[in-house]
Amino acid sequence: MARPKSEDKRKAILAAATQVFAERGLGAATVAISGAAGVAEGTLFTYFKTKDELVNALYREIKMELAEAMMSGFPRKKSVRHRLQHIWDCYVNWGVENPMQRRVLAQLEVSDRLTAESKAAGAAPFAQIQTTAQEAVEQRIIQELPQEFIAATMQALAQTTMDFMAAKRGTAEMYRAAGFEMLWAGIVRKT
Amino acid sequence: MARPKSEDKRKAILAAATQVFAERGLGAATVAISGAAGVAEGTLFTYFKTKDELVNALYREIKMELAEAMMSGFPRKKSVRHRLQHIWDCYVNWGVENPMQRRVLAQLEVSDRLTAESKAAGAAPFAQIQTTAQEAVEQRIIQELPQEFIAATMQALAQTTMDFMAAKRGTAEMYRAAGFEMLWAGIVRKT
Amino acid sequence: MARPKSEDKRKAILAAATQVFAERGLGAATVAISGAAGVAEGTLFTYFKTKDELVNALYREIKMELAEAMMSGFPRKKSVRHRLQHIWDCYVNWGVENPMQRRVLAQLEVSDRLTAESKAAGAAPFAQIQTTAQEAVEQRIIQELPQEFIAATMQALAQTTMDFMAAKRGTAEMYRAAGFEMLWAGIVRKT
Amino acid sequence: MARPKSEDKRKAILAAATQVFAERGLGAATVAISGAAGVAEGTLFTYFKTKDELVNALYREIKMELAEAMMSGFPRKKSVRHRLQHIWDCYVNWGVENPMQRRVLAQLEVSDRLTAESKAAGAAPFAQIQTTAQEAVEQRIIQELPQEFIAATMQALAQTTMDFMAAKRGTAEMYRAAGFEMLWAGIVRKT
DNA sequence: AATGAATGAGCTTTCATTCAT
DNA sequence: TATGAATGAAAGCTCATTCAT
Repeated sequence: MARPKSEDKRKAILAAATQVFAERGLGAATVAISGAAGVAEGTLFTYFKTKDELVNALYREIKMELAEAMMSGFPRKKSVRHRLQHIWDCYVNWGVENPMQRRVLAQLEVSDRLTAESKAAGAAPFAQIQTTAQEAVEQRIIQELPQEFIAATMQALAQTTMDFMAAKRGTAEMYRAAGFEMLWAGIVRKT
Repeated sequence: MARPKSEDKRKAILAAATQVFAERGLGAATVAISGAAGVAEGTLFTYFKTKDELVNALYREIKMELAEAMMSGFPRKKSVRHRLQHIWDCYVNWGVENPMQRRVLAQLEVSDRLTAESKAAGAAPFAQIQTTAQEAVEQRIIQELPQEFIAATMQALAQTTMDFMAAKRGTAEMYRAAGFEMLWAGIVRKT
Repeated sequence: MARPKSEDKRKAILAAATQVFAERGLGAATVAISGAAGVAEGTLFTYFKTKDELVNALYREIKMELAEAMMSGFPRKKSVRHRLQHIWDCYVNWGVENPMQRRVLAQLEVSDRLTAESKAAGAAPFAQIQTTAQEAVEQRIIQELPQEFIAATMQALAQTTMDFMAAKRGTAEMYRAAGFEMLWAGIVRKT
Repeated sequence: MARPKSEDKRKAILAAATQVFAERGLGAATVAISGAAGVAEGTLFTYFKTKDELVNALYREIKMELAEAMMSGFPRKKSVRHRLQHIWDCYVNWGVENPMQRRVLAQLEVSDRLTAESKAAGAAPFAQIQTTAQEAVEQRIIQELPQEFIAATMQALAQTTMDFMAAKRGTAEMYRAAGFEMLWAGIVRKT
């Protein structure tokens, strides 16, 4: 093989896309991305055949990173509340620490560029949350609501929490805790 | 003035924009909007100087409609819980009944096209919610959290609820109720 | 109507296309054509939605012109030989007088950009030649060969004749006559 | 030289070019050709410095093959008519048996990519036809027309004949004979 | 005010060619 | 020599906006 496709370059393009999309939206020009990545205009297209392919790859990439952040160090043996709190904290911290990724993810999720495959692939790694919720229901700890609804609820509250943590750095900790308390109160079975 | 600008045409353009943006995203061409509105390409620009202006006007328009839907018939005299439930039900019903507007709003909110003024103007009509929350805090009914945080939380939970109501028409009622219970449990003062 | 699409501009674009394609082949850039026509890049596309559409329109245009040149003053009442000679002379003169059109036509005919409709439309106006040939066969003047074959033969000989007339201006007349004699000798019934 | 350029590869590239150009026109990408030839993108350029060089080489190649096909077994001693018929049959058969080459040749001949040298080189091997014609003139068998004109005429008629032979396989023989009769009648001296 | 043709910057993508391996 | 990734100059086409009518 002449020069093998460089994993570094692929990463650089995805990183540049994250930055550029965060700044200018998904409508940003590919040339801005290749420029930010330090490669030629055409090179972007040797790594991603079309802009849509790049966009979908980026989505999966970010989702994977997020999943990793959420699942590492998962306290499998601890109580349901502990486990949920772990997920919550990791998620929320990731969002605050990766504001560009978070912004891009939000845009991707309401855009019409994601394929069904990408959406499925992006959702897959979050199975463990559902497992946790499932167990909690079985142990009659949380209310009998569809797991997906609980997961979606958590998502929504977490996003809101991140917004406030990012906006008010000084009291970030407070919001993280308050958000979780709201979630827990909302889903736990009342006596 | 020979012919005054027609309010009808303005409305038609905004309605067309809603539809077209819902179908194709904010990147849709202005000519698609003028076409759908039944006016000429150039006419769009006599009502809105630029596409950005149209976008911002649409945002305010949708927000106003939503506010109206939420505030009409507001039971000023009833209990905090009742008042909040009224807001919740109206909001959620509006979203389910106006899926295009909801979709466009979601895109607008993560786009980079909204001016600070638009955002402020869009938020203004929701003052009453904050008033309700404010009172509730003073009456020591709900927790001492920043009002905006509670409002944002409600927003987030309502969005999630709408998603599920729209997706599972048969059990829409259940989700509306469950969503509200979660919200209330989350914010009400314990003990 | 604001400004109606100008027939002049359409003509200018087709004329420019003829010139540019003659000089640089069908691969020439659309910007070269719009430039030569004195209109903006985008204007070309308001008159022809795609380059292929332009190419097909140009083909029909040239074929129409050619047909007109060949059919005007057709001596319907005269002998078969006279009528054929009229066709021959007109065709060959047109080719010599319109070298760019001729060159472009040659390229168009071997390109893969022409639609079946264009080919049919381009062939239609030449029906009279076939009628002439048909009659001649019925009168037992020319050999019993498929008319299309005779038409194609005439085409081929005429093209060759044009090449020589164009290359050797001084003896153009001689070639025109000699070419026709070859054609006539080739198709007339012997004995 | 470590590895000498392989004649096989050169041949493979030319064969692939013939096929690809026949299918997609001369505008086809070089990568399609290298792909079809089973070599790397860059390799094509070690055998042909530029695409134009490849195109010109292909032209000469096809012309050479054609000349070979026409000249092999040339009945030098037989009558002028016999010799001409030999040339005719060989030419026409070659065209029918090598449709891709014929199609590419037609495109090459109206393209603007051939250098003057290539055109000259392509014409050279056909000297024998001219010699035959020359002799025929001297023997007062055919008319006193410039040899090149006769050659060009034959070319043109042969092309037309090939078209019909290819299109109507069942009566190919008839067309081959009829075409030759037309040619002969056209050029032979009358009484 | 209304129209839609005109504009040209900007977009994504292709492609001949180069060059590191 | 062979490879195929890298390059960047086009290419065709779109589109927000302007402007003659």
